[in-house]
Amino acid sequence: MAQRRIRDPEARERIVTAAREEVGARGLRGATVRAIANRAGVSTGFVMHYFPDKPSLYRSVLEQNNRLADARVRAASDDQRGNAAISAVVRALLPVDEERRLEWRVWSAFWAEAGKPSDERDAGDDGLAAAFTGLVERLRSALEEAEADGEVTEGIDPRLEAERIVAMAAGLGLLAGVGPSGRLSARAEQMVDAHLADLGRRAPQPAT
Amino acid sequence: MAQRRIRDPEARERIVTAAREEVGARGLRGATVRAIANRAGVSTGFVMHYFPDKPSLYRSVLEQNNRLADARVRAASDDQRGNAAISAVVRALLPVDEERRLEWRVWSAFWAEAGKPSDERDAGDDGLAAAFTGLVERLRSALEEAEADGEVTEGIDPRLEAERIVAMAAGLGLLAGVGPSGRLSARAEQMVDAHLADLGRRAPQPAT
DNA sequence: ACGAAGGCATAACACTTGTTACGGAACAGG
DNA sequence: CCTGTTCCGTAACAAGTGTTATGCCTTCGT
Repeated sequence: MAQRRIRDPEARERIVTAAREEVGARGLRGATVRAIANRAGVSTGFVMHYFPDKPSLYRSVLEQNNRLADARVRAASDDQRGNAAISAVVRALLPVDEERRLEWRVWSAFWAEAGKPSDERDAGDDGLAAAFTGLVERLRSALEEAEADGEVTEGIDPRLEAERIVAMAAGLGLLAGVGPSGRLSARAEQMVDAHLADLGRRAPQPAT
Repeated sequence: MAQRRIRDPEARERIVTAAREEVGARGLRGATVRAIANRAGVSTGFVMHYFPDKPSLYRSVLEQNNRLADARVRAASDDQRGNAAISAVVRALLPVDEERRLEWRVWSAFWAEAGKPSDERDAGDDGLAAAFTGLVERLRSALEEAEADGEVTEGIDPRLEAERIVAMAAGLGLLAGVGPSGRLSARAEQMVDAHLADLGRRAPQPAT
């Protein structure tokens, strides 16, 4: 048997959570097995019984990160369409609370090591790409709905605008936390408002 | 004497460059002293003769990163004003070539470890904050010029729009490199064009 | 030409890393 | 109560880390 059957999946998830918090707090470099085990309140042996090795644990961390973000985005936007869906998606990503800042910190930590020389590619790279292209796709379809509903001008490039919105959110995720703590977080919503307003203003609307 | 006087400042800079490339390629975790020395073509002892310890080397890496980016931004925008200056600044930051992608990767690597528990704050945190607030200030003053010149509407919040532009650039820096390599890079310029066009479209300009 | 000194590579150091091996505790069935 | 199995904490391991120390080799001054 390649891997021992897991007895307590809940404990496994607690370990992944502790590891994710540690990665967010101290980066991949500080997220040592002992630190993770300590944060989870277990022993290092316990951790190694649930994960064959450390890269595998990291993979689970990235998966949990993607899963949590996706769940929040889905919950906020699943029953919306068009501009309302776009707004809901973006707001679900903004680094306005600790959980969302953590998610961006984790993504950034993995991104900082992604794109290594191709002979030592980590599986983390693909996880990142999946998360972001998923977001782009969701926004692109919402933009097409908005276009069909006449909420934005017909001339836009949905994919381009979707990527632009994701970039905006990612940038806010990056910048929140530098400088006086959380100063930018408060303005994040205003920036998104401005961005979405611009989207509506794109059309050379006849001046009523 | 706290520190030996430096004999060859040029060699010192070569070490910092090698360290910066290593951080960008493999992250802070992979940027070991031996790997850095190897990339620079020197011995580990050589490195330790020029830097008292590793955090000090990291500080120099971040400083070089900030300095290179700032120099490029300055060269591109110093003799411009208003919208032209804004466009020049943003274009100087876009991850459209290897050097600029490297800069964003380095910033992200440090950012992933910044904001640690306050009792173990690295000096890297302040370096990041300085770089980004510097960019925001530059863009803010350019926006005020643009406002005075009537290039944008008077109703805008210069600081907010400046931070929004920096966030956009940072997001592009983050997203470039995930997925099929460089796919997003090609679209970065289009996104910036769209963003800047929106800024100009903000005013209810009298239709000539 | 000779001595002194400084700059640098080599190799060792103590420590931390991920991982593994071992032994005992907890619990089940008889 | 005993026995066998499962599960996990402890301690050990080899490899890799940042850092330090030793000694050679160049280089300069006289």
